[in-house]
Amino acid sequence: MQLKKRQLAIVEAALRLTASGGLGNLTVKKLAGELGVTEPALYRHFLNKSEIVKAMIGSFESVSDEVFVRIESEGVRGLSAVELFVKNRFQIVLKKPALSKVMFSEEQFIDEPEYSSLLLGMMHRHKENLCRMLREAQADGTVRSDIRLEMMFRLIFGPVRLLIKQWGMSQQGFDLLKTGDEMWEDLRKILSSGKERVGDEKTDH
Amino acid sequence: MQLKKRQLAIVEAALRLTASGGLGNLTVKKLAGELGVTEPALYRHFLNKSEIVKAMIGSFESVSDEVFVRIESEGVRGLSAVELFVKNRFQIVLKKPALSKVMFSEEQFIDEPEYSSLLLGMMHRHKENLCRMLREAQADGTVRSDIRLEMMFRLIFGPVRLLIKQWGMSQQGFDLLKTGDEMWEDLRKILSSGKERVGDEKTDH
Amino acid sequence: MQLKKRQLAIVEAALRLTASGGLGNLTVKKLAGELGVTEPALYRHFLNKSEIVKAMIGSFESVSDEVFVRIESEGVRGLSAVELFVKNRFQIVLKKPALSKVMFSEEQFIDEPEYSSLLLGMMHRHKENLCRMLREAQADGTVRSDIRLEMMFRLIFGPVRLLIKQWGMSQQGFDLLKTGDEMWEDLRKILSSGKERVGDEKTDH
Amino acid sequence: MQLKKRQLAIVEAALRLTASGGLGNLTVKKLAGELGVTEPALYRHFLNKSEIVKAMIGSFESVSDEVFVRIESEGVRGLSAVELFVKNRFQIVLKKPALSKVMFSEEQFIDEPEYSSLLLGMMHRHKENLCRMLREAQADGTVRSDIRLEMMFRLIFGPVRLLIKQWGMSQQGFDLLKTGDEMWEDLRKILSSGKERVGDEKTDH
DNA sequence: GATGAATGAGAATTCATTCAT
DNA sequence: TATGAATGAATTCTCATTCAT
Repeated sequence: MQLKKRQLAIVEAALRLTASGGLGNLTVKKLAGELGVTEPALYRHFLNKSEIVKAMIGSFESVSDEVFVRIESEGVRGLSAVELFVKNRFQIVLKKPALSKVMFSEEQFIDEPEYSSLLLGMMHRHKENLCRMLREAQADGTVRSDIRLEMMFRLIFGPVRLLIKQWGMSQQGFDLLKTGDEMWEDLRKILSSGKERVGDEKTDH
Repeated sequence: MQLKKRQLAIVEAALRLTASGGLGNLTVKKLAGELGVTEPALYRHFLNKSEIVKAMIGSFESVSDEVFVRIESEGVRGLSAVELFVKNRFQIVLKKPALSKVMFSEEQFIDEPEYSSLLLGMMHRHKENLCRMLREAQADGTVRSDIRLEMMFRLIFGPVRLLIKQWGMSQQGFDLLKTGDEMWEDLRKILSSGKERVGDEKTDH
Repeated sequence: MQLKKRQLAIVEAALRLTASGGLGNLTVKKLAGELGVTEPALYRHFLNKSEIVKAMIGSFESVSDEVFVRIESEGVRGLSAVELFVKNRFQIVLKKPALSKVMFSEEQFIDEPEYSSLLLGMMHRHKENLCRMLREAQADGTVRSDIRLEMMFRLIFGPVRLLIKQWGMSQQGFDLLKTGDEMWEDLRKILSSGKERVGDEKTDH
Repeated sequence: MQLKKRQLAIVEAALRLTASGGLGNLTVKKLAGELGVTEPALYRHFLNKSEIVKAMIGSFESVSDEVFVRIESEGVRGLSAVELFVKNRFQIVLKKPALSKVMFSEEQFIDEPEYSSLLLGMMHRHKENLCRMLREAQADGTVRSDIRLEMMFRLIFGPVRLLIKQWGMSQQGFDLLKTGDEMWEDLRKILSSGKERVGDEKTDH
């Protein structure tokens, strides 16, 4: 169900509030204030606060999915697809900091069963997508084969998440895109198959 | 400031509540109920709720520090020290799940400036310790030198955190210790210096 | 003031809502929902909610009056008229359960002065009509004369109301028409003048 | 569970509010105002508003039961027991008008499933008690045997209820005790067994 | 070391109603 | 004849905290 114009404005305001102060800062009153209306007005557009939060999560999902669509349509495969996905993470965070701050703190939602299933589903889909790409990369020999796919997913996504969190906690204190690129280079080093890597090292000397 | 007996009991109850339902589940009323006393009773032992939360954080810090003390006293160094630290993380999580669930969700605290500085300091100390160990490991040649220390910290700690989070979100659905050991093996593979690794690969064939 | 078609539909929806959940279930929002329109639409047809409630009461009155018109036009008198009235009560309840459930719970309205006078007037007219019939019945000897009219009204109408209430509270758990007929037989027994009754008893032996 | 002193005061205030304006007049705010405290204070004594309402119902039940205890302990039986019960109804109403006004309007509660079962249970117990007494009265010949017990219950209790309701709706406009006594005399007339009644009628002529 | 009673602030939500279109 | 957007007032309830005992 597509969000209407007014609903979109509400979700955006909700994201702003949540980004600056966590879910605890997202109250109907503040949300109404942010939009310059009274509280009951919101209930014309959403059944209740939960629906607003769910819409926030949904909005993150659709932004996230864009990159998969692009990867699909452009026919990118293997390690290049992983690279696209990883770098896209950082771009999303930069383009929609509110959205990102909210979504990379699943813990806030995880205790509310109403939200957690939504989130778990989304995370699972991401993992499936990434694992598929990694399988291709192992098959074509660009990625080492001595690490299981699921673990490899953690080796990639764990650092990505940590970097984003550090960026958020440092009050955007460094260039996320640049450090993200560096991280990708290092990820490629540690994940690439042996032959490639030996070659890489040679040029280092 | 050492916690007295009664304070300890309160902090433990607080950890239990926070573990099952997030910080939002930690209310003075529930805390009192958990302990079988009335709310005002708690104010005999802590100035206010904030102090209780801070004591929670502090209790995590002291548990965390134990491993550093051990590493120091036993004279462990380099990659072995990192290994001890990483595996200790998983052991802590298993031994004190409440504590862990709470502490590996910094986001919950990060929006309250009162808590976030405490946490940031703690995280910074951990990073410093780890980086020191990694520097030693690079120096003695057990760990590759083509990755900067800070990034290497992320490459190690990111996956560790993600694994712990997955374990929590999966309702303890897998053997954390076993998967943790596997993760460490893979971490060693990707971090070890070239020569070693080439050797590893030979044995694989 | 005759209700127009749209007004009638609104009153009927209002009756349905009130029947299933009491006056507390009658909100403008639900009423609009029941009719598939938005709330402001209702204000095209009624000045405010009060007018809708009053129309509900009025609609009960007109249904109630039908039996008096019939009694009048058919020239029925005395105990037979009372019988017609009483049995008509049960028929109304069956035919328009919503209407009945609402109207036999005057308490719901009685605390709102705006409605209570309407209701009191209606109840008073019913009592007057019934007392007139009973007077005729006492005059022609079919009904005992040792009980004052007003009290006799209570002795008849009290049980009738209680039966209807029991039927409603039992979720329509019994055959109201049949039990109503039985009640009328018993009412006739206790109200009939002595001679008749002695005769009745003889046949019992 | 016996009510504590403070709880009793709250229930009494709640009864006052409900008596003057129906359940709709019973809001936590008004209740707090009536007691001269703030709203949250009430939640120290009752879990929620529902519990207060239930306590109201319970308080009516205990007052109601007193008469049964008395009847039992004094060994009253048959029609005399019924008389005691009926007249006690009127006395209760006079002594605790708030309580009565509330309780003789079950409709207000009947739509809330939470309350209705409580009420239905109570009404059922009253009916059982009355029917037992009436059975004794039929057995000893003081009450006519040509009417089934359940119907006889309605013939007695229906008028009693209606009288109480009329008294309430008339703003206590008549002497309930006196009219109640008259009603009982008439009830006795219509319910007494034939022989008695023939005698009564003789004196009428 | 604890309780009973209370509070001010604020939470989410529902209500009947209005107004411009 | 209706809608979309909004509102003021009210609702029940929870929060951390205080204070006298």
